[in-house]
Amino acid sequence: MPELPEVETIRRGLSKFIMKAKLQKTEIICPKSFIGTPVTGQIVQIRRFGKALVLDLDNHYSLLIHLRMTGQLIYDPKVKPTHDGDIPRRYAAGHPSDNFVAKLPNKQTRVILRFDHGTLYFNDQRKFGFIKVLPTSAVEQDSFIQKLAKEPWEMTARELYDKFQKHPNSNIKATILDQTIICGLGNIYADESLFVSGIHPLRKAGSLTMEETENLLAAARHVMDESIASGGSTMATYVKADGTKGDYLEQFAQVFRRENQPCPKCGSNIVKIKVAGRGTHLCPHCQRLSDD
DNA sequence: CTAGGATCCTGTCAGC
DNA sequence: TGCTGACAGGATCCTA
Repeated sequence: MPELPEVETIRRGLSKFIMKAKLQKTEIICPKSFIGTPVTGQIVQIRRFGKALVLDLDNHYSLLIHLRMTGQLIYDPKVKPTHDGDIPRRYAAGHPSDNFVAKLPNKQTRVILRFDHGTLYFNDQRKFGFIKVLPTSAVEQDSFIQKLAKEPWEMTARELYDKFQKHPNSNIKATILDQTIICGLGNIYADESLFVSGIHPLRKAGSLTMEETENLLAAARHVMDESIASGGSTMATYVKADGTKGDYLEQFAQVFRRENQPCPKCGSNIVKIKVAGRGTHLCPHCQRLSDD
């Protein structure tokens, strides 16, 4: 479930907690969730590629982490702060659930990473996510990383337009969810970007004008900038690095999970349909399929 | 090659 | 109360 803004929020927060920490032991509870051979070493860098997180160790190996739909990372420091202050007891991020405050490990814990000063739990209800060990030099050659397109801020409208022309009959929502076309959008930000730019999710990608493409790209940058600035989305969902909750969905989302509520632009009822196999929210008045 | 649907898993919730 | 099907901030595999 984490999309780019959530993973970026996780990256920033986790950096504060485990930068320079020494990974000493890996406990694999669910073999499917851990690919490769466990390693030990000190964390020297935390990077993000689209929705994937990479922990670089000082031994020239890296942990590539993808949370997919329901992954969570929860860090428990060994030494709890004795006085209040800003430091939380526990840092939790990813798919929202009671695991953030529950006793760990629990039924959904798939991997436990033991550090010198704390423990990082990888929980994942649906087991779609994974942690993969690979040489740091091979990270960018990884099949998933290597195929990723540019992020919205690095891409020009012309580049995006040209990509749309290569998938002329695909609907625009499926197209912008494709990480090899534009990187970082997931179901929330796809719906929000299409709403902000006034484009119906079922429009054919090849039918968008250059101006519409410019608007869509600007909208994608805008909604994700806004979300990163507010610490990611929530809805009992994402918890920021410092333990406080992000509030994108409550404060900024205009259509996502707002079916049967009035459109903020025109007051029409927001509807929910299915596009590209995903629940899709739109305003049928502001996002037209045709000109009538 | 593209486009769309099935699939990987577990859990929850609406509707009988 | 049980059962059943739909659905879920993702990505890949299979089919036509």
